[in-house]
Amino acid sequence: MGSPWPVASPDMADEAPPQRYTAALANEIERKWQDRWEEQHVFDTPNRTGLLSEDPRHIADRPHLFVLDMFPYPSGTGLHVGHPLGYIATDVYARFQRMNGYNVLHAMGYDAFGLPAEQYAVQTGTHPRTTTEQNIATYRRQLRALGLGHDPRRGPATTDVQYYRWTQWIFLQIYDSWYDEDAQRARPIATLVQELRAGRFPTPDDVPFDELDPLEQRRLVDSYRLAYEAYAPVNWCPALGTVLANEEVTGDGRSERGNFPVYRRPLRQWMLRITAYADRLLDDLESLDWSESIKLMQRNWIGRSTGASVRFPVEGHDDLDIEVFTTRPDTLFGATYMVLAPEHPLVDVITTNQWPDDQLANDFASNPLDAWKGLFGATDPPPDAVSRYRDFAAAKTDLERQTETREKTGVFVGAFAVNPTNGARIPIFIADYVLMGYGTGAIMAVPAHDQRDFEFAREFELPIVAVIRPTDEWLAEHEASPNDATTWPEAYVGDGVGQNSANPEVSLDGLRVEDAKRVISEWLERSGLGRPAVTYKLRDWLFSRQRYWGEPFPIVYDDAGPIALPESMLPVVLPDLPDFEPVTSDDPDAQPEPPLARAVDWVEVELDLPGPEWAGYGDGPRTYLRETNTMPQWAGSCWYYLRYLDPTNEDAMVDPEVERAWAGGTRLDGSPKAGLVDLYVGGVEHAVLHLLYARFWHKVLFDLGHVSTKEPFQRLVNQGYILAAAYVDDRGAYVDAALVEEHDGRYFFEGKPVTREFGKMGKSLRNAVAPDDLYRDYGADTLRLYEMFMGPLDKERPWSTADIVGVHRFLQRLWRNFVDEGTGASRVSDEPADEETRRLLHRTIDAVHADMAALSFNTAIARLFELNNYLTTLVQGGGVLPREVAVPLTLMVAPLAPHVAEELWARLGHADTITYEEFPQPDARWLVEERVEVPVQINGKVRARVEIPVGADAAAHEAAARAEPRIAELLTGATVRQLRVVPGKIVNFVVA
RNA sequence: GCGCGAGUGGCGGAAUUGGCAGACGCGCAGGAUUCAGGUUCCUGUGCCCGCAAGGGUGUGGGGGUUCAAGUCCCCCCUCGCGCACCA
Repeated sequence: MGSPWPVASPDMADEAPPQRYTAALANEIERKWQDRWEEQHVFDTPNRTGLLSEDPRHIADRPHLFVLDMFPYPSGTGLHVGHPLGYIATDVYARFQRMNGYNVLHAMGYDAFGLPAEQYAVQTGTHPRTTTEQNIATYRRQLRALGLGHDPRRGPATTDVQYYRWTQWIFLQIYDSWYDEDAQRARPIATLVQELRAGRFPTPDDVPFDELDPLEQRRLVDSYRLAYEAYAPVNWCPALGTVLANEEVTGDGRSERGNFPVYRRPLRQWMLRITAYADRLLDDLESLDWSESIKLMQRNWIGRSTGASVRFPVEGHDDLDIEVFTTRPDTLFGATYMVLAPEHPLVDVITTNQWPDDQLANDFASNPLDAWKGLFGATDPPPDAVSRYRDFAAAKTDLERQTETREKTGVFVGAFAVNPTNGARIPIFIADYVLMGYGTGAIMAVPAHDQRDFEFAREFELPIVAVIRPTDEWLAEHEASPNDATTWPEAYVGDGVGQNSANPEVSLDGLRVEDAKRVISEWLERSGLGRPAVTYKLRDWLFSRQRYWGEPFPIVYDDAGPIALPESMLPVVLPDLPDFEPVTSDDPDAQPEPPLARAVDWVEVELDLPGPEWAGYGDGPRTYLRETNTMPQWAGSCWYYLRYLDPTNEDAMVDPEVERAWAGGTRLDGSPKAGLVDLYVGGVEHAVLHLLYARFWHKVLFDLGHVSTKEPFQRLVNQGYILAAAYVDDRGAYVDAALVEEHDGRYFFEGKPVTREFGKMGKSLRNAVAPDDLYRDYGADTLRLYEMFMGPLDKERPWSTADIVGVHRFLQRLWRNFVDEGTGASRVSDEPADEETRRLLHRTIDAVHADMAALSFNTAIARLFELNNYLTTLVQGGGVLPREVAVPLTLMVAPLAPHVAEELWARLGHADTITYEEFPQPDARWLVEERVEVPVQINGKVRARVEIPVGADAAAHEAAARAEPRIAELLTGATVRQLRVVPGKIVNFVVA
């Protein structure tokens, strides 16, 4: 290619002055300091007591601060620049607080069990242990190159046998506990046996516990455990070959991981009784410094509703009631029919063989039976109609139920219940808008005051009785009569006063909703018809997976059921299985087949189990079968932060004394902490998964006395995602974003136009940017600074490689202010700084300190830019940098760009690391200004500015403003109707 | 549908309790250095009118409160997230 000009060298470093801060110099500095930090154990954090209490720096007595990242899942593709955003932020904060005198715990482990690691292993045909180890090594290398100040001794992988041994131990703690509703906490299972012996809880047929046979005793005790086996409908994902927790299934009924269809199938699975903790998980959110939106997501997921449970007698079944849950007991008089979920067990009992033609004519003015029979009962008697409707409802997938217009369907079952308030006969229906999984799976329908019931009632010609008088505005707007709900266009769900709601014993007429709820609830309880009740959306946590790459359960089986292994038999090591692949299928009716079942020699095991005397085993060596399911990915991540505290302890998950030391301290407002971790940073995607599960485990451990804190994470910050441009070609396929070129605002890939969109950085969008490329082109300090400068930590932000030069230039100028680019000589001098410089310096210190404490790193960096730009003009042209500025500037840069700060610190003559130096404090003398510039407005528009001594009074402000020529001119001939002076802030003349 | 959050220059973003909108960075324009490109440094840069002085206008749209509104109130629009027949 013949160029008219000499071709420039691609590597400008060749031509740069020898001591310029280029990528090459940055890399050299960074490698040097990373090695030194490691050799000198700079980030080894001492515990006050126990195993890691060696403390050469004498920092163990300082106040403790625990700064935590959501640890990474080491994927096969390595890091992209979106991953370390949070890690950099916590590192800056941790370094900042070390300089403020805290003993800071900051470490990084790896969440390495679970589906993605196994999927990756399947794809590459390599054993997951091998790929996991490789991936962790890659992550460690990439994170080390970022200069993160982690304690290298405290970063376990969840796949380490010495780690998952304690995951299994915690499972045993959960298994060996029951929830004492009276004490509102979990207690060891041995105390349950005492309570059973004392007769506190019912036993089968009221036989005293000690007279039950051992097997019955065992089953009774097992039914109370916090970890239990249940045969229940679960989320079965044949394409993944495993069942999934509710939290792992998306709203449209697919797997969060892989987006495969999920089916509800009854299967025998391990469950954890998280529902026992629903109230505490909800209430204790108050004590946490989390964003309202995350708290809200957890509240919604737990879904507590308070109301009443009411029993409705069924006609013709003297011994049978249908129990419903309602949040609106005040509308009970308006219940004109009932609905059961199609799967409700009572449906088979109450469905009649014939349609009740003759009876109906007496009770209902026009015979509505044809409408009630609907589509499904039109030609069939009730049992067939019910059966057909059930098939229809079961065939709907979650997706169909969601996308379909919510037309109400259902069928009358031929039977009647009685409204207990007024004795009215009310027909019983089944309909799929009532869900078996919520409440009691049955509702009382009040069509006048519930929109769903209203729609159903219209569809099936059911009576609509108004028992709340709507507001006059509502009635006027809908041109409706207060008393005749048949004229209403929709249900009235707002507040109002009761009407048509009285019987000889109780009247709600004239009462407002809140009062009516109270009065009717009292009546229900007095009459033995109901009681206050609370229900939750939260379900127990499905805890087993039919996959290989997870923690084995410390459970074996005999003929009668599961038996927990004693602690002394831990760890149960995951056997090395050459054929680890899951059995996957497209068939919804396929059965789960755990891969571990193939490890025949491992599954069948002879043990001499000690067992408690009441449990019916413990009679010498016997053959047992091991549990072949594994734990879900979330198990290891539920407690890793606890292991960081005491990672080498072989006698305990964590030494309680060590946990107490790190738990001490206060919240930002000075009140005591509820949570162990002071600052937790991670993505919002774990709002109802990891963050709920970990809180649950922590509370169990708290109840059992293993930790002193009732919550794991005191303060939570969700970092925003880094977005990046992705490009789609005309076939809709993503093209490599790195190869796209822009011309005149349009984008081209290999000469063909492509369209731009923004999305999360990742392999599938082909827009990932690798940190290694940026280390090479700019250095790690530049990357750190750029990611912190892009915007507020909790906001998503678009990646722009082009913008990086800005922060790189900052570091270059910083370096040049300290070091002569040509000779390498120092430009720092002992000359004192002038007043202006001092004022700027101390203002900067003041602002940077506050910004860093508030995690506002972007504005802290902007302040440092300003100071540095000012110094650049001071130093250039042969000037010098006063040491009294150079020292605090270096200290302020240290948390953000630690490598270059260490280098400058050393060049300032210090032998030791900058890590534990004190962060600069502003000198109040230099913060107070003598004069301040105040804007002068006329009718709210700024017309001039005047300089005024600080502390001047309003009169002085007015005088100064009037003396300003331009203001004087504008005020000439005008009438000042009003004058506002906010001293030091503003002067505003209001003129006619 | 319900709930939550957000809309500020060409771009990323600043702006205690209402008190100078646009800090800082990118980009762009001009200049210095250079044979030249790049680099580095300086100056300017919301928009409109104007040679300038200056004036007008401006924080998604509309209205309101106030001496003063990005900030408070009401209505609406757009985008993002969460939930979705939860009785």
